[in-house]
Amino acid sequence: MKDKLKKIIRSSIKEGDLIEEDLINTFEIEISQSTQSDHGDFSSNIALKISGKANIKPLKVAEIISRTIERPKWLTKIEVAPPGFINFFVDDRTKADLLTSILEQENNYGSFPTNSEDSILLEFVSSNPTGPLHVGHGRHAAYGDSLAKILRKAGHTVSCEYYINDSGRQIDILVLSVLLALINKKESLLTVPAACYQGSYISNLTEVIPKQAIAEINKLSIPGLKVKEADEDREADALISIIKDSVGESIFEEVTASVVDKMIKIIKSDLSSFGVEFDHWFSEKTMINHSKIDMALKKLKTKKALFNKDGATWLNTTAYGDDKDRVVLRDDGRSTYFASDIAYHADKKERGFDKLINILGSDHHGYINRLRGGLASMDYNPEDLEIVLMQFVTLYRGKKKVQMSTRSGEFIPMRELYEEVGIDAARFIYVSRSYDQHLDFDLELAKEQSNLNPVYYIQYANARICSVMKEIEKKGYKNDHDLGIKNIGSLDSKHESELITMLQKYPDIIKTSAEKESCQ
RNA sequence: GCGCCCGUAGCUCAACUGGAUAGAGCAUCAGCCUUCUAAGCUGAGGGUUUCAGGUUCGAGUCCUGACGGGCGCGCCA
Repeated sequence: MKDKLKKIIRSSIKEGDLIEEDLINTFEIEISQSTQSDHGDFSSNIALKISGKANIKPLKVAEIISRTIERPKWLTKIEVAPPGFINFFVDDRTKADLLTSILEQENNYGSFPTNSEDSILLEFVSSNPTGPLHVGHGRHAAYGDSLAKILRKAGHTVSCEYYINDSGRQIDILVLSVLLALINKKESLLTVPAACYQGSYISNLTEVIPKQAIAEINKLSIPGLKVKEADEDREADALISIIKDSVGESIFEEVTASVVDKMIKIIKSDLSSFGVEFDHWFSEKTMINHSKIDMALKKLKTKKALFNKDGATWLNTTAYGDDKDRVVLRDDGRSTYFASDIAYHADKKERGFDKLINILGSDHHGYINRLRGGLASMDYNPEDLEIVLMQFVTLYRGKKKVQMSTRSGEFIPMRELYEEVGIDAARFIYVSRSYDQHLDFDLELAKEQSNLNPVYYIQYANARICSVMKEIEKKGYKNDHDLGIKNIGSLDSKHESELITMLQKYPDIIKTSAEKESCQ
Protein backbone atom coordinates (compact mmCIF):
# COMPACT_ATOMS: atom_id res chain seq x y z
CA MET A 1 0.00 0.00 0.00
CA LYS A 2 2.86 2.29 0.88
CA ASP A 3 4.54 1.62 -2.42
CA LYS A 4 1.35 2.41 -4.27
CA LEU A 5 1.06 5.68 -2.42
CA LYS A 6 4.64 6.57 -3.24
CA LYS A 7 3.97 5.91 -6.88
CA ILE A 8 0.90 8.08 -7.14
CA ILE A 9 2.55 10.88 -5.20
CA ARG A 10 5.52 10.78 -7.50
CA SER A 11 3.40 11.05 -10.59
CA SER A 12 1.35 13.78 -8.98
CA ILE A 13 4.48 15.83 -8.38
CA LYS A 14 5.28 15.40 -12.04
CA GLU A 15 1.76 16.31 -13.03
CA GLY A 16 1.72 19.43 -10.89
CA ASP A 17 5.02 20.48 -12.41
CA LEU A 18 6.29 21.43 -8.96
CA ILE A 19 9.96 20.83 -9.39
CA GLU A 20 12.24 19.90 -12.22
CA GLU A 21 11.80 16.36 -13.35
CA ASP A 22 15.39 15.37 -12.64
CA LEU A 23 14.97 16.41 -9.05
CA ILE A 24 11.94 14.28 -8.37
CA ASN A 25 13.95 11.13 -8.03
CA THR A 26 16.45 12.69 -5.64
CA PHE A 27 13.77 12.93 -2.98
CA GLU A 28 12.79 9.84 -1.12
CA ILE A 29 9.07 9.87 -0.65
CA GLU A 30 8.43 9.02 2.97
CA ILE A 31 5.15 7.48 3.95
CA SER A 32 4.56 6.98 7.63
CA GLN A 33 1.80 5.23 9.47
CA SER A 34 0.00 7.74 11.56
CA THR A 35 -0.03 7.48 15.30
CA GLN A 36 -3.22 9.46 15.62
CA SER A 37 -6.44 8.49 13.92
CA ASP A 38 -7.29 12.03 12.80
CA HIS A 39 -4.09 12.00 10.79
CA GLY A 40 -5.49 9.20 8.70
CA ASP A 41 -3.87 5.84 8.17
CA PHE A 42 -0.85 7.05 6.28
CA SER A 43 0.75 10.40 5.91
CA SER A 44 3.52 11.97 3.94
CA ASN A 45 5.77 14.93 4.60
CA ILE A 46 6.82 15.22 0.99
CA ALA A 47 5.38 18.70 0.57
CA LEU A 48 7.57 20.01 3.40
CA LYS A 49 10.58 18.41 1.85
CA ILE A 50 10.24 19.76 -1.65
CA SER A 51 8.81 23.17 -0.87
CA GLY A 52 12.28 24.69 -0.66
CA LYS A 53 13.23 23.45 -4.09
CA ALA A 54 9.86 24.31 -5.57
CA ASN A 55 9.94 27.72 -3.98
CA ILE A 56 6.33 27.38 -2.97
CA LYS A 57 4.98 27.26 0.58
CA PRO A 58 4.65 23.70 1.91
CA LEU A 59 0.91 23.99 2.49
CA LYS A 60 0.39 25.08 -1.10
CA VAL A 61 2.54 22.22 -2.38
CA ALA A 62 0.48 19.78 -0.36
CA GLU A 63 -2.70 21.21 -1.80
CA ILE A 64 -1.45 20.91 -5.33
CA ILE A 65 -0.40 17.33 -4.80
CA SER A 66 -3.66 16.36 -3.18
CA ARG A 67 -5.61 18.00 -5.99
CA THR A 68 -3.70 16.45 -8.87
CA ILE A 69 -3.28 13.05 -7.28
CA GLU A 70 -4.96 10.14 -8.92
CA ARG A 71 -7.04 8.73 -6.11
CA PRO A 72 -7.40 4.96 -6.01
CA LYS A 73 -10.79 3.76 -4.84
CA TRP A 74 -9.44 2.23 -1.62
CA LEU A 75 -8.70 5.71 -0.34
CA THR A 76 -11.75 7.35 1.19
CA LYS A 77 -10.15 10.68 1.82
CA ILE A 78 -7.02 12.72 1.18
CA GLU A 79 -6.51 15.59 3.54
CA VAL A 80 -4.02 18.39 3.79
CA ALA A 81 -2.93 19.51 7.24
CA PRO A 82 -0.69 22.36 8.29
CA PRO A 83 2.20 22.88 8.02
CA GLY A 84 2.00 20.70 4.91
CA PHE A 85 1.28 17.08 5.67
CA ILE A 86 -0.85 15.00 3.37
CA ASN A 87 -2.99 12.44 5.17
CA PHE A 88 -4.49 9.40 3.53
CA PHE A 89 -7.54 7.54 4.79
CA VAL A 90 -7.98 3.91 3.83
CA ASP A 91 -11.44 2.35 3.69
CA ASP A 92 -12.47 -0.42 6.09
CA ARG A 93 -12.96 -3.00 3.40
CA THR A 94 -9.35 -2.71 2.28
CA LYS A 95 -8.17 -2.87 5.85
CA ALA A 96 -10.15 -6.03 6.40
CA ASP A 97 -8.70 -7.53 3.25
CA LEU A 98 -5.34 -7.26 4.86
CA LEU A 99 -6.50 -9.83 7.40
CA THR A 100 -7.27 -12.28 4.63
CA SER A 101 -3.80 -11.84 3.31
CA ILE A 102 -2.26 -12.27 6.76
CA LEU A 103 -4.23 -15.46 7.30
CA GLU A 104 -3.04 -16.82 3.99
CA GLN A 105 0.58 -16.07 4.76
CA GLU A 106 0.37 -17.58 8.26
CA ASN A 107 3.78 -17.50 9.92
CA ASN A 108 5.35 -15.97 6.86
CA TYR A 109 3.54 -12.71 7.36
CA GLY A 110 6.14 -10.02 7.84
CA SER A 111 8.94 -12.11 6.35
CA PHE A 112 10.98 -10.48 3.67
CA PRO A 113 12.33 -12.46 0.74
CA THR A 114 15.73 -13.94 1.51
CA ASN A 115 18.60 -12.08 0.05
CA SER A 116 21.35 -14.65 -0.19
CA GLU A 117 23.88 -12.16 -1.43
CA ASP A 118 23.87 -10.45 1.89
CA SER A 119 25.23 -12.82 4.51
CA ILE A 120 25.86 -11.74 8.05
CA LEU A 121 28.09 -13.29 10.66
CA LEU A 122 26.74 -12.41 14.05
CA GLU A 123 29.18 -13.01 16.86
CA PHE A 124 28.00 -12.70 20.42
CA VAL A 125 28.62 -13.77 24.00
CA SER A 126 32.07 -15.24 23.17
CA SER A 127 32.89 -15.23 26.84
CA ASN A 128 36.18 -16.84 27.83
CA PRO A 129 35.71 -20.42 29.01
CA THR A 130 37.27 -19.52 32.34
CA GLY A 131 33.99 -19.47 34.21
CA PRO A 132 30.26 -19.92 33.84
CA LEU A 133 28.24 -17.25 32.08
CA HIS A 134 26.88 -14.59 34.39
CA VAL A 135 23.88 -12.29 34.20
CA GLY A 136 25.69 -9.83 31.92
CA HIS A 137 26.26 -12.56 29.34
CA GLY A 138 22.58 -13.36 29.60
CA ARG A 139 21.76 -10.00 28.11
CA HIS A 140 24.16 -10.61 25.24
CA ALA A 141 22.69 -14.06 24.65
CA ALA A 142 19.08 -12.90 24.70
CA TYR A 143 19.78 -9.88 22.54
CA GLY A 144 21.99 -11.69 20.04
CA ASP A 145 19.59 -14.57 19.59
CA SER A 146 16.63 -12.22 19.14
CA LEU A 147 18.55 -10.04 16.71
CA ALA A 148 19.45 -13.07 14.62
CA LYS A 149 15.77 -14.02 14.40
CA ILE A 150 14.77 -10.50 13.39
CA LEU A 151 17.50 -10.23 10.78
CA ARG A 152 16.48 -13.58 9.29
CA LYS A 153 12.85 -12.51 9.21
CA ALA A 154 13.97 -9.36 7.41
CA GLY A 155 15.53 -11.48 4.71
CA HIS A 156 19.16 -11.63 5.74
CA THR A 157 21.21 -14.78 5.88
CA VAL A 158 22.60 -14.95 9.38
CA SER A 159 25.08 -17.26 11.01
CA CYS A 160 25.56 -17.05 14.77
CA GLU A 161 29.02 -17.71 16.06
CA TYR A 162 30.67 -18.06 19.45
CA TYR A 163 34.40 -17.44 19.58
CA ILE A 164 36.05 -19.66 22.16
CA ASN A 165 39.16 -18.22 23.72
CA ASP A 166 40.53 -21.66 24.52
CA SER A 167 44.16 -20.75 24.47
CA GLY A 168 46.57 -18.39 26.14
CA ARG A 169 47.45 -17.16 29.55
CA GLN A 170 43.94 -16.89 30.97
CA ILE A 171 43.39 -20.56 30.23
CA ASP A 172 46.67 -21.41 31.96
CA ILE A 173 45.48 -19.46 34.96
CA LEU A 174 42.19 -21.33 34.92
CA VAL A 175 44.06 -24.63 34.95
CA LEU A 176 46.33 -23.37 37.70
CA SER A 177 43.30 -22.37 39.74
CA VAL A 178 41.82 -25.83 39.36
CA LEU A 179 45.10 -27.56 40.21
CA LEU A 180 45.61 -25.44 43.31
CA ALA A 181 42.08 -26.26 44.36
CA LEU A 182 42.92 -29.94 43.94
CA ILE A 183 46.06 -29.63 46.04
CA ASN A 184 44.32 -27.62 48.71
CA LYS A 185 41.52 -30.16 48.89
CA LYS A 186 43.66 -32.47 50.97
CA GLU A 187 44.94 -29.81 53.30
CA SER A 188 44.87 -26.11 52.60
CA LEU A 189 48.56 -25.47 52.42
CA LEU A 190 48.90 -23.02 49.57
CA THR A 191 47.76 -19.46 49.33
CA VAL A 192 46.08 -18.92 46.02
CA PRO A 193 47.37 -15.93 44.02
CA ALA A 194 44.80 -13.20 43.57
CA ALA A 195 45.12 -13.57 39.80
CA CYS A 196 43.48 -16.99 40.05
CA TYR A 197 39.82 -17.72 39.51
CA GLN A 198 37.72 -18.53 42.50
CA GLY A 199 34.27 -19.80 43.18
CA SER A 200 32.66 -23.15 43.69
CA TYR A 201 32.85 -24.06 40.00
CA ILE A 202 36.65 -24.22 40.30
CA SER A 203 36.59 -27.00 42.87
CA ASN A 204 33.90 -28.78 40.82
CA LEU A 205 36.28 -28.74 37.88
CA THR A 206 38.87 -30.77 39.81
CA GLU A 207 36.63 -33.76 39.15
CA VAL A 208 37.42 -33.80 35.44
CA ILE A 209 41.19 -34.00 35.91
CA PRO A 210 42.42 -37.32 34.46
CA LYS A 211 43.56 -39.92 37.00
CA GLN A 212 47.16 -40.15 35.87
CA ALA A 213 47.42 -36.36 36.02
CA ILE A 214 46.16 -36.41 39.60
CA ALA A 215 48.91 -38.88 40.45
CA GLU A 216 51.51 -36.55 38.99
CA ILE A 217 50.10 -33.54 40.78
CA ASN A 218 50.19 -35.38 44.09
CA LYS A 219 53.92 -35.92 43.61
CA LEU A 220 54.54 -32.17 43.56
CA SER A 221 56.50 -30.85 46.49
CA ILE A 222 54.39 -28.35 48.37
CA PRO A 223 57.31 -26.17 49.56
CA GLY A 224 58.44 -25.93 45.94
CA LEU A 225 55.14 -24.30 45.11
CA LYS A 226 55.50 -21.51 47.62
CA VAL A 227 56.58 -18.63 45.45
CA LYS A 228 57.02 -15.00 46.29
CA GLU A 229 56.88 -12.55 43.45
CA ALA A 230 56.43 -8.82 43.14
CA ASP A 231 52.81 -8.99 42.06
CA GLU A 232 49.94 -11.42 41.72
CA ASP A 233 50.32 -11.80 37.96
CA ARG A 234 53.97 -12.83 38.20
CA GLU A 235 53.13 -15.17 41.04
CA ALA A 236 50.57 -16.97 38.91
CA ASP A 237 52.93 -17.12 35.92
CA ALA A 238 55.75 -18.49 38.08
CA LEU A 239 53.48 -21.21 39.47
CA ILE A 240 52.31 -22.15 36.01
CA SER A 241 55.84 -22.65 34.75
CA ILE A 242 56.90 -24.60 37.86
CA ILE A 243 53.96 -26.96 37.47
CA LYS A 244 54.48 -27.31 33.73
CA ASP A 245 58.12 -28.17 34.31
CA SER A 246 57.50 -30.73 37.02
CA VAL A 247 54.49 -32.59 35.63
CA GLY A 248 55.52 -32.23 32.04
CA GLU A 249 54.02 -30.31 29.15
CA SER A 250 51.88 -33.21 27.95
CA ILE A 251 50.21 -33.83 31.31
CA PHE A 252 49.49 -30.12 31.66
CA GLU A 253 48.02 -30.11 28.18
CA GLU A 254 45.84 -33.07 29.07
CA VAL A 255 44.48 -31.33 32.15
CA THR A 256 43.91 -28.18 30.14
CA ALA A 257 42.00 -30.08 27.48
CA SER A 258 39.68 -31.75 29.97
CA VAL A 259 39.09 -28.62 32.05
CA VAL A 260 38.39 -26.44 29.01
CA ASP A 261 36.23 -29.11 27.45
CA LYS A 262 34.13 -29.29 30.61
CA MET A 263 33.85 -25.48 30.80
CA ILE A 264 32.66 -25.26 27.20
CA LYS A 265 30.11 -27.99 27.88
CA ILE A 266 28.80 -25.97 30.82
CA ILE A 267 28.58 -22.81 28.73
CA LYS A 268 26.85 -24.60 25.87
CA SER A 269 24.28 -26.09 28.17
CA ASP A 270 23.70 -22.78 29.97
CA LEU A 271 22.93 -21.22 26.61
CA SER A 272 20.88 -24.00 25.11
CA SER A 273 18.59 -24.33 28.12
CA PHE A 274 18.09 -20.59 27.73
CA GLY A 275 16.96 -21.25 24.17
CA VAL A 276 20.06 -19.83 22.52
CA GLU A 277 21.75 -21.98 19.90
CA PHE A 278 24.81 -21.07 17.88
CA ASP A 279 25.44 -22.22 14.33
CA HIS A 280 29.15 -22.41 14.87
CA TRP A 281 31.63 -22.52 17.72
CA PHE A 282 34.98 -21.15 16.63
CA SER A 283 38.00 -22.33 18.57
CA GLU A 284 40.96 -20.00 18.88
CA LYS A 285 43.17 -22.98 19.56
CA THR A 286 42.19 -24.67 16.32
CA MET A 287 42.96 -21.46 14.51
CA ILE A 288 46.41 -21.40 16.08
CA ASN A 289 46.96 -25.06 15.23
CA HIS A 290 46.23 -24.23 11.62
CA SER A 291 48.83 -21.46 11.94
CA LYS A 292 46.27 -18.90 10.86
CA ILE A 293 47.81 -16.28 13.12
CA ASP A 294 51.28 -16.82 11.67
CA MET A 295 49.84 -16.53 8.20
CA ALA A 296 48.06 -13.32 9.05
CA LEU A 297 51.19 -11.84 10.57
CA LYS A 298 53.21 -12.88 7.56
CA LYS A 299 50.77 -11.11 5.32
CA LEU A 300 51.00 -7.95 7.41
CA LYS A 301 54.75 -8.18 7.32
CA THR A 302 54.90 -8.33 3.56
CA LYS A 303 52.62 -5.32 3.51
CA LYS A 304 55.07 -3.52 5.79
CA ALA A 305 52.29 -2.73 8.25
CA LEU A 306 54.35 -4.03 11.18
CA PHE A 307 57.23 -2.40 13.01
CA ASN A 308 59.49 -3.23 15.95
CA LYS A 309 59.72 -1.25 19.13
CA ASP A 310 61.02 -2.19 22.59
CA GLY A 311 61.57 -5.76 21.42
CA ALA A 312 57.93 -6.26 20.47
CA THR A 313 56.18 -6.25 17.10
CA TRP A 314 53.46 -3.65 16.54
CA LEU A 315 50.73 -3.00 14.02
CA ASN A 316 50.27 0.61 12.99
CA THR A 317 46.57 0.77 13.75
CA THR A 318 46.82 4.55 14.17
CA ALA A 319 46.84 4.64 10.38
CA TYR A 320 43.22 3.50 10.60
CA GLY A 321 41.96 5.84 13.28
CA ASP A 322 43.05 3.99 16.40
CA ASP A 323 44.47 6.24 19.10
CA LYS A 324 47.48 3.98 19.68
CA ASP A 325 49.47 1.40 17.79
CA ARG A 326 48.98 -2.11 19.10
CA VAL A 327 51.32 -4.96 19.93
CA VAL A 328 50.83 -8.20 18.01
CA LEU A 329 53.93 -10.08 19.20
CA ARG A 330 55.27 -9.62 22.72
CA ASP A 331 58.98 -9.31 23.41
CA ASP A 332 58.99 -13.01 24.40
CA GLY A 333 57.57 -13.92 20.99
CA ARG A 334 54.08 -14.90 22.14
CA SER A 335 51.27 -13.41 20.12
CA THR A 336 48.68 -11.16 21.74
CA TYR A 337 44.94 -11.45 21.94
CA PHE A 338 44.76 -8.77 19.28
CA ALA A 339 46.83 -10.87 16.87
CA SER A 340 44.25 -13.64 17.23
CA ASP A 341 41.50 -11.14 16.62
CA ILE A 342 43.04 -9.99 13.37
CA ALA A 343 43.39 -13.53 12.12
CA TYR A 344 39.90 -14.42 13.33
CA HIS A 345 38.17 -11.50 11.67
CA ALA A 346 40.11 -11.98 8.46
CA ASP A 347 38.98 -15.61 8.59
CA LYS A 348 35.36 -14.51 8.88
CA LYS A 349 35.75 -12.51 5.68
CA GLU A 350 37.60 -15.36 4.00
CA ARG A 351 34.65 -17.61 4.76
CA GLY A 352 32.64 -15.25 2.58
CA PHE A 353 30.55 -13.23 4.98
CA ASP A 354 29.66 -9.77 3.73
CA LYS A 355 28.86 -8.15 6.99
CA LEU A 356 30.29 -8.90 10.41
CA ILE A 357 28.39 -7.89 13.49
CA ASN A 358 29.99 -8.24 16.91
CA ILE A 359 28.06 -7.70 20.08
CA LEU A 360 30.50 -6.56 22.72
CA GLY A 361 30.29 -5.16 26.21
CA SER A 362 30.42 -1.39 26.38
CA ASP A 363 33.79 -1.65 28.10
CA HIS A 364 35.18 -2.78 24.74
CA HIS A 365 34.51 0.47 22.94
CA GLY A 366 38.23 0.96 22.45
CA TYR A 367 38.11 -2.13 20.23
CA ILE A 368 36.10 -0.66 17.44
CA ASN A 369 38.91 1.19 15.76
CA ARG A 370 41.43 -1.46 16.67
CA LEU A 371 39.45 -4.29 15.09
CA ARG A 372 38.56 -2.22 12.08
CA GLY A 373 42.20 -1.28 11.75
CA GLY A 374 43.05 -4.96 11.86
CA LEU A 375 40.59 -5.71 9.08
CA ALA A 376 41.76 -2.79 6.98
CA SER A 377 45.37 -3.80 7.32
CA MET A 378 44.39 -7.24 6.00
CA ASP A 379 42.88 -5.52 2.94
CA TYR A 380 39.28 -5.86 3.97
CA ASN A 381 36.83 -3.02 4.18
CA PRO A 382 36.70 -1.87 7.80
CA GLU A 383 33.11 -0.75 7.26
CA ASP A 384 32.09 -4.40 6.95
CA LEU A 385 32.54 -4.77 10.68
CA GLU A 386 29.84 -3.37 12.83
CA ILE A 387 30.08 -3.40 16.58
CA VAL A 388 27.08 -3.24 18.85
CA LEU A 389 28.11 -2.03 22.27
CA MET A 390 25.95 -3.51 24.97
CA GLN A 391 25.60 -1.56 28.18
CA PHE A 392 25.91 -3.25 31.54
CA VAL A 393 23.35 -5.04 33.65
CA THR A 394 22.86 -4.19 37.30
CA LEU A 395 20.98 -6.75 39.33
CA TYR A 396 18.51 -5.71 41.94
CA ARG A 397 16.55 -7.70 44.42
CA GLY A 398 13.76 -5.24 45.05
CA LYS A 399 15.50 -2.04 46.06
CA LYS A 400 18.75 -3.77 46.91
CA LYS A 401 21.62 -3.88 44.46
CA VAL A 402 23.30 -7.28 44.07
CA GLN A 403 27.06 -6.84 44.05
CA MET A 404 29.12 -8.76 41.56
CA SER A 405 32.73 -9.42 40.67
CA THR A 406 33.81 -12.13 38.26
CA ARG A 407 37.31 -12.83 39.47
CA SER A 408 36.43 -13.41 43.10
CA GLY A 409 33.63 -15.75 42.09
CA GLU A 410 31.00 -13.51 43.64
CA PHE A 411 28.75 -13.36 40.64
CA ILE A 412 25.27 -14.57 39.85
CA PRO A 413 25.43 -17.11 37.05
CA MET A 414 23.07 -16.62 34.16
CA ARG A 415 21.57 -20.04 34.79
CA GLU A 416 20.72 -19.15 38.36
CA LEU A 417 18.92 -16.06 37.13
CA TYR A 418 16.74 -17.73 34.55
CA GLU A 419 16.02 -20.68 36.75
CA GLU A 420 14.80 -18.28 39.39
CA VAL A 421 12.67 -15.96 37.25
CA GLY A 422 11.88 -18.22 34.30
CA ILE A 423 13.26 -18.16 30.79
CA ASP A 424 10.48 -16.14 29.17
CA ALA A 425 10.51 -13.44 31.79
CA ALA A 426 14.31 -13.26 31.79
CA ARG A 427 14.58 -12.97 28.01
CA PHE A 428 11.79 -10.44 27.87
CA ILE A 429 13.40 -8.17 30.44
CA TYR A 430 16.83 -8.55 28.86
CA VAL A 431 15.63 -7.22 25.51
CA SER A 432 13.08 -4.76 26.88
CA ARG A 433 15.66 -2.05 27.14
CA SER A 434 17.73 -1.01 24.17
CA TYR A 435 21.34 -2.11 24.09
CA ASP A 436 22.74 1.38 24.57
CA GLN A 437 21.00 1.81 27.91
CA HIS A 438 22.01 0.46 31.27
CA LEU A 439 19.70 -2.28 32.38
CA ASP A 440 18.47 -2.56 35.93
CA PHE A 441 17.27 -6.12 36.28
CA ASP A 442 14.97 -6.47 39.24
CA LEU A 443 14.69 -10.11 40.26
CA GLU A 444 11.64 -9.50 42.42
CA LEU A 445 9.78 -7.77 39.61
CA ALA A 446 10.79 -10.41 37.10
CA LYS A 447 9.34 -13.14 39.27
CA GLU A 448 6.13 -11.33 40.05
CA GLN A 449 3.32 -13.00 38.16
CA SER A 450 1.10 -9.98 38.06
CA ASN A 451 0.19 -7.19 35.72
CA LEU A 452 3.32 -5.38 36.90
CA ASN A 453 5.18 -7.83 34.74
CA PRO A 454 4.51 -7.45 31.00
CA VAL A 455 5.51 -11.06 30.34
CA TYR A 456 2.58 -12.43 32.26
CA TYR A 457 0.33 -9.77 30.83
CA ILE A 458 1.05 -11.14 27.36
CA GLN A 459 0.64 -14.73 28.49
CA TYR A 460 -2.66 -13.81 30.08
CA ALA A 461 -3.91 -12.33 26.83
CA ASN A 462 -3.05 -15.56 25.06
CA ALA A 463 -4.80 -17.59 27.74
CA ARG A 464 -7.93 -15.48 27.36
CA ILE A 465 -8.02 -15.98 23.60
CA CYS A 466 -7.66 -19.74 24.00
CA SER A 467 -10.43 -19.76 26.52
CA VAL A 468 -12.75 -17.84 24.23
CA MET A 469 -12.07 -20.39 21.50
CA LYS A 470 -12.92 -23.18 23.90
CA GLU A 471 -16.10 -21.42 24.88
CA ILE A 472 -17.15 -21.18 21.25
CA GLU A 473 -16.99 -24.94 20.89
CA LYS A 474 -18.75 -25.47 24.19
CA LYS A 475 -21.67 -23.47 22.91
CA GLY A 476 -21.86 -25.63 19.85
CA TYR A 477 -20.49 -23.12 17.38
CA LYS A 478 -17.82 -24.00 14.89
CA ASN A 479 -14.83 -21.96 13.91
CA ASP A 480 -15.67 -21.64 10.24
CA HIS A 481 -12.64 -20.18 8.53
CA ASP A 482 -14.22 -19.63 5.11
CA LEU A 483 -17.31 -18.01 6.50
CA GLY A 484 -15.07 -15.73 8.54
CA ILE A 485 -13.13 -14.65 5.48
CA LYS A 486 -16.39 -13.96 3.65
CA ASN A 487 -17.60 -11.63 6.35
CA ILE A 488 -14.29 -10.07 7.16
CA GLY A 489 -15.59 -6.66 6.15
CA SER A 490 -17.79 -6.56 9.21
CA LEU A 491 -14.74 -6.00 11.37
CA ASP A 492 -15.21 -2.27 11.35
CA SER A 493 -15.57 -1.22 14.98
CA LYS A 494 -13.04 1.12 16.52
CA HIS A 495 -11.16 -1.64 18.33
CA GLU A 496 -11.19 -3.95 15.37
CA SER A 497 -9.94 -1.27 13.09
CA GLU A 498 -7.17 -0.32 15.50
CA LEU A 499 -6.09 -3.93 15.79
CA ILE A 500 -5.90 -4.25 12.02
CA THR A 501 -3.80 -1.12 11.81
CA MET A 502 -1.49 -2.59 14.42
CA LEU A 503 -1.15 -5.82 12.44
CA GLN A 504 -0.43 -3.83 9.34
CA LYS A 505 2.57 -2.28 11.01
CA TYR A 506 4.22 -5.63 11.71
CA PRO A 507 6.32 -5.92 8.53
CA ASP A 508 7.54 -2.37 9.02
CA ILE A 509 8.52 -3.13 12.58
CA ILE A 510 10.56 -6.11 11.40
CA LYS A 511 12.26 -3.97 8.80
CA THR A 512 13.16 -1.05 11.03
CA SER A 513 14.21 -3.35 13.88
CA ALA A 514 16.58 -5.11 11.51
CA GLU A 515 17.97 -1.82 10.27
CA LYS A 516 18.41 -0.43 13.73
CA GLU A 517 19.56 -3.76 15.13
CA SER A 518 17.11 -3.19 17.89
CA CYS A 519 15.12 -5.92 19.56
CA GLN A 520 12.46 -3.87 21.20
C1' G B 1 43.39 14.60 32.57
C1' C B 2 41.80 12.54 27.61
C1' G B 3 38.23 9.40 24.89
C1' C B 4 33.41 6.55 24.16
C1' C B 5 28.18 5.78 25.68
C1' C B 6 23.88 7.59 28.21
C1' G B 7 20.19 11.29 30.67
C1' U B 8 12.42 11.46 28.21
C1' A B 9 5.75 11.11 33.17
C1' G B 10 6.48 8.79 40.20
C1' C B 11 8.51 3.68 37.86
C1' U B 12 9.85 0.59 33.28
C1' C B 13 10.27 1.89 28.28
C1' A B 14 8.67 4.32 23.10
C1' A B 15 8.93 8.20 19.61
C1' C B 16 9.47 5.23 12.19
C1' U B 17 16.96 8.37 12.01
C1' G B 18 14.78 16.26 11.70
C1' G B 19 8.08 16.24 11.40
C1' A B 20 2.03 17.40 13.46
C1' U B 21 -0.63 18.30 20.28
C1' A B 22 6.38 13.79 23.00
C1' G B 23 3.32 8.20 23.33
C1' A B 24 2.38 3.01 25.89
C1' G B 25 2.23 -0.15 30.30
C1' C B 26 2.55 0.00 35.60
C1' A B 27 1.52 3.13 39.77
C1' U B 28 -2.42 7.15 41.34
C1' C B 29 -7.63 8.78 41.00
C1' A B 30 -13.04 8.02 39.18
C1' G B 31 -16.51 4.51 37.19
C1' C B 32 -17.72 -0.67 35.65
C1' C B 33 -18.48 -7.95 38.14
C1' U B 34 -25.96 -12.82 37.04
C1' U B 35 -22.78 -14.85 30.75
C1' C B 36 -16.37 -16.27 28.52
C1' U B 37 -10.05 -15.83 33.62
C1' A B 38 -11.68 -8.43 37.43
C1' A B 39 -4.51 -11.29 36.37
C1' G B 40 -9.93 -7.56 33.04
C1' C B 41 -12.58 -3.06 30.79
C1' U B 42 -13.77 2.53 30.28
C1' G B 43 -12.04 7.30 31.48
C1' A B 44 -8.97 11.26 34.11
C1' G B 45 -4.68 13.57 36.04
C1' G B 46 0.58 13.39 35.41
C1' G B 47 6.25 16.58 31.00
C1' U B 48 10.33 23.41 30.62
C1' U B 49 12.49 15.70 27.10
C1' U B 50 18.84 17.24 33.15
C1' C B 51 20.31 22.57 32.22
C1' A B 52 22.13 26.86 28.94
C1' G B 53 22.99 28.49 24.13
C1' G B 54 23.14 27.50 18.62
C1' U B 55 21.72 25.53 13.50
C1' U B 56 16.07 26.02 10.45
C1' C B 57 10.05 26.37 8.11
C1' G B 58 10.40 22.76 12.32
C1' A B 59 14.86 19.89 17.54
C1' G B 60 13.73 14.67 22.45
C1' U B 61 16.55 13.75 17.82
C1' C B 62 21.97 17.59 14.83
C1' C B 63 26.26 21.23 16.93
C1' U B 64 28.80 23.70 21.41
C1' G B 65 29.19 24.04 26.66
C1' A B 66 27.73 22.76 31.77
C1' C B 67 25.74 19.18 35.33
C1' G B 68 24.77 13.95 36.58
C1' G B 69 25.63 8.48 35.68
C1' G B 70 28.31 4.23 33.28
C1' C B 71 32.78 2.53 30.83
C1' G B 72 37.68 2.76 28.81
C1' C B 73 42.77 4.73 28.43
C1' G B 74 48.19 -2.68 29.45
C1' C B 75 53.63 -6.24 25.66
C1' C B 76 45.56 -8.42 30.36
C1' A B 77 41.75 -11.06 28.02
